[in-house]
Amino acid sequence: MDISVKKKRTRGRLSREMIEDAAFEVIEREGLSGFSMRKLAAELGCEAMSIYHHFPSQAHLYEALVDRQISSIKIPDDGMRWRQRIHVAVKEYRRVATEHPAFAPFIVVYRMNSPTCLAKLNDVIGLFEAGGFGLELSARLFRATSYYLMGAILDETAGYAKGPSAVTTVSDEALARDFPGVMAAGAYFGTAGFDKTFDIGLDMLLDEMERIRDGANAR
Amino acid sequence: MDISVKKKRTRGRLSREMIEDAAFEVIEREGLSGFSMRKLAAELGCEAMSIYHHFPSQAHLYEALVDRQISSIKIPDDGMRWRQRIHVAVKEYRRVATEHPAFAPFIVVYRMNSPTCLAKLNDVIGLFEAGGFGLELSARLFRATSYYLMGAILDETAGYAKGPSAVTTVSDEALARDFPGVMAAGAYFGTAGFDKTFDIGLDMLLDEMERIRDGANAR
DNA sequence: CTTGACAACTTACGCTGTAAGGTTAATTTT
DNA sequence: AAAATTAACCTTACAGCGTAAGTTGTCAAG
Repeated sequence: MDISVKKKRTRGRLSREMIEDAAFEVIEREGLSGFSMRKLAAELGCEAMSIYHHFPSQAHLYEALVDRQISSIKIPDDGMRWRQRIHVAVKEYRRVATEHPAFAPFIVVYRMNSPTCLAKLNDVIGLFEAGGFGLELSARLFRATSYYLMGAILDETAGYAKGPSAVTTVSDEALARDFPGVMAAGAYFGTAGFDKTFDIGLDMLLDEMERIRDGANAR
Repeated sequence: MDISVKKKRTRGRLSREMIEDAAFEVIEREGLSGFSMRKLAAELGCEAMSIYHHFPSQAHLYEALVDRQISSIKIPDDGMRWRQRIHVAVKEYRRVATEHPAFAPFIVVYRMNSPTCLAKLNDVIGLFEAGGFGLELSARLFRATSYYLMGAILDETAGYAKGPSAVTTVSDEALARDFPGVMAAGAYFGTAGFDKTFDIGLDMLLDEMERIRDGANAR
């Protein structure tokens, strides 16, 4: 007649990997801001504080999630032409970062500093330097390309395609009447056009980088 | 001998404008995640719930802050060449968005839908269409340029220049030893280099857009 | 002087991350 | 086999969060 069901305590049920897997699931289901240690515990069938035995804090857990995603990025080796290598690396980063869409915005704003991430960063920076721009210019071109990449990931995972986050909303009729330019262009802002738009912008940057390099070499 | 100091109640002390001003101050002081209605109230010398008479929710307040920033953006009229107009508009957006650095990341991820913001958006989209790319391409070029702009704003206000957000940190010695590429390139990632890097990337995009347009016209 | 409305305040609720300490199961030592 | 130790998980509790609901004080109009 005991109402409360006694929890069977068993050791070794949890592991860092299990917790990380469950975290991605909860984040996708509840959204990044809807995620909490208690919801994660519920998903795992344990108590919130049990997680703290495996991760010292939520921040440590998040870092592990970032590390896991970033470390799965494959930077192309020198078996292809330079432009191709950059192209593949950028697309690969985008693919991995958007694998768990709800978590992507976190990756974008996260200032990584773990050895895992720094190693990857080091490889990518090396890739840009291999373009032969010299230290400073290749560093700046890397940043500029990152700007584009991060902005794209952010828009594709947390942008207008998900509907407005605003409290004040404008109806579709009002939109068509008062802001026809937005209405017309909006047709190309949906999920279906993400790849095409991204490739146009990326090719623009790649074209320019090649032009810069050729110009420097010709001199 | 009364320990508690009685609060003098006065009407009309608060206004939307006052609250918004104080909000920007608290956000800059405490950071976006450190901001709260209670801290805002403390700054204003009132109670948290008093704010709710002027803004129905925190989300409404945030929206007002976004509106205020976005509406202060000046889109250049047709008194200058097309490239120049885009250039000025992009730099102006960046200037306004980074005016309150701690709030900038919120603007970047915010999916605006208020008339104020839509009007501005409509103008900018019109600017891209004036480039003569046709509806679809100008829409995609606008998005690609936005990606770059948003990524830049995000990095400049919430990026590595503010130190790592990671829990795990790598010392400077370890960085120089294990990740020399990061170390070397990092010299150009500081605040001092923001403008130069941003201009390089922006000019690349503008150059390409002009090239695309000239190519289309020549055909 | 009374009345009514408005602006500010008080209290309370369910949520959050997590510090501190308790409990129990598995392992190791005797 | 029994005892001691250690590791894994749970319970409780706290401060802070946004905000719903209800209360109180103040000022302007009648």
